Amino acid sequence: MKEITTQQQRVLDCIQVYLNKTGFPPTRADICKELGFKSPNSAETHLRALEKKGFISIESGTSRGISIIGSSSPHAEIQDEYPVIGLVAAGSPTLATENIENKINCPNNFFDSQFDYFLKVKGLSMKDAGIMEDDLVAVKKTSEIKNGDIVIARIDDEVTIKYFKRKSEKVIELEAANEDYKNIIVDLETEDFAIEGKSIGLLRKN
Amino acid sequence: MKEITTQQQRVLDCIQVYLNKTGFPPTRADICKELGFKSPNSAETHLRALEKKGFISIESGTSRGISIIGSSSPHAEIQDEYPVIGLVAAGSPTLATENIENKINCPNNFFDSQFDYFLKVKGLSMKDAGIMEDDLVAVKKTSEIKNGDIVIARIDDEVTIKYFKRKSEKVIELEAANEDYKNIIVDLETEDFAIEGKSIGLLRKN
DNA sequence: TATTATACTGTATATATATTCAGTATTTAT
DNA sequence: ATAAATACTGAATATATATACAGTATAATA
Repeated sequence: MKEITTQQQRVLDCIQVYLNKTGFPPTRADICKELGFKSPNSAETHLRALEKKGFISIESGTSRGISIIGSSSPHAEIQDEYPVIGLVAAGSPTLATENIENKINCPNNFFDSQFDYFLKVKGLSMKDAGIMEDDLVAVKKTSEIKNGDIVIARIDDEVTIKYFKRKSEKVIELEAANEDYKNIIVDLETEDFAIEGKSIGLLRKN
Repeated sequence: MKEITTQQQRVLDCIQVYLNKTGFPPTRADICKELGFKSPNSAETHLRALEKKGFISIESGTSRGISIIGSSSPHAEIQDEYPVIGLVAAGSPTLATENIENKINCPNNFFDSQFDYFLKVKGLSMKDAGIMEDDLVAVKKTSEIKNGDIVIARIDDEVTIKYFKRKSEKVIELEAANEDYKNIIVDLETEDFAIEGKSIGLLRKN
């Protein structure tokens, strides 16, 4: 990709803006109108320069046959809305109300794995794992869990985020990443336990 | 949005496929060719029906003036490519080579503030701030820094990420968030010091 | 010094394209 | 039972559009 001149950049931006606004590329005349050129050939020569430099491709003999190379329009990643769900109380695990605080747009291949929602973390029980208060943990709903995974687990009505450690067939330990917090031992025979999902990524806004 | 017939759905799909493939909408003739119609009026009537039902909009008198309503193309959040820049060595600060490890697509309003690149963190000097090895810190190039901001600072050729603390007119302390790391005192009169930017967010993939 | 790239205006034109009109036929509402 | 919507063919046409040609001028390159 060679260097671009300021005027060529203006033309390129104009195409992108036009595309965003209308959904289809501009004609030579449209570009002239937008940038104040008085001859369609002004647009034409800039387009040819942009094509030569590899910024756009022009389909010959085709009206509006301009496409921006490397643009997000074709081959675009699919962008999805992911809900942000709040973990209500701090420290010791509490109920995860399924009330959606808000939504975040993000490409669906953003993390290395697909996920289902963001969990807004309360408390510092996973501090040593780099998960701080108000961090958004990308949660994938799954029951495929390995030892050492960071899981979102539910015991009765309380939801918590912890390291997963299988102690035996019927006993699971939920390990905090903070000395100040106690680990939780879960007896699968006597307690109502479920894995809500596991952490596959993290997002922090500040 | 009214119900759509199978043929109308085929036309709608055809438009979307054509858009994905070429970057611009099809003509009536293109649709005919794709779906086997022998008259451009076949495409025309289907387009009018789709317009009436609200699936597309047609710009009158405009070649290829078709846009799919509710599609991700217009009104979509602008998605940009952000480079990932590696902080080379661990622990004590080292040179931030401007070699781009890869690029990440993400909406440009993803974090609360605009930013310029992702910095891939090496070492654990900001561990207590929840910044772990290989985390991607969203960096905004700016010199507007307040005490307590997490900054990317350069001293001579070494780049580091630390808390910013102004000690006096000519002295700045760069504070690590890890007991095992020493703070750095910078004398602005004798040292070559610059703020590369500040952290406005964080992304972790695992 | 000549050449190439950039940056325009202005005119002209072949053709790409939307769009109307005239039909035919089937299915779905009223 | 009549109208309206669907689903087409086929032809005609005004115009939207790409694109070539003829100039002018400046800056960068060889």
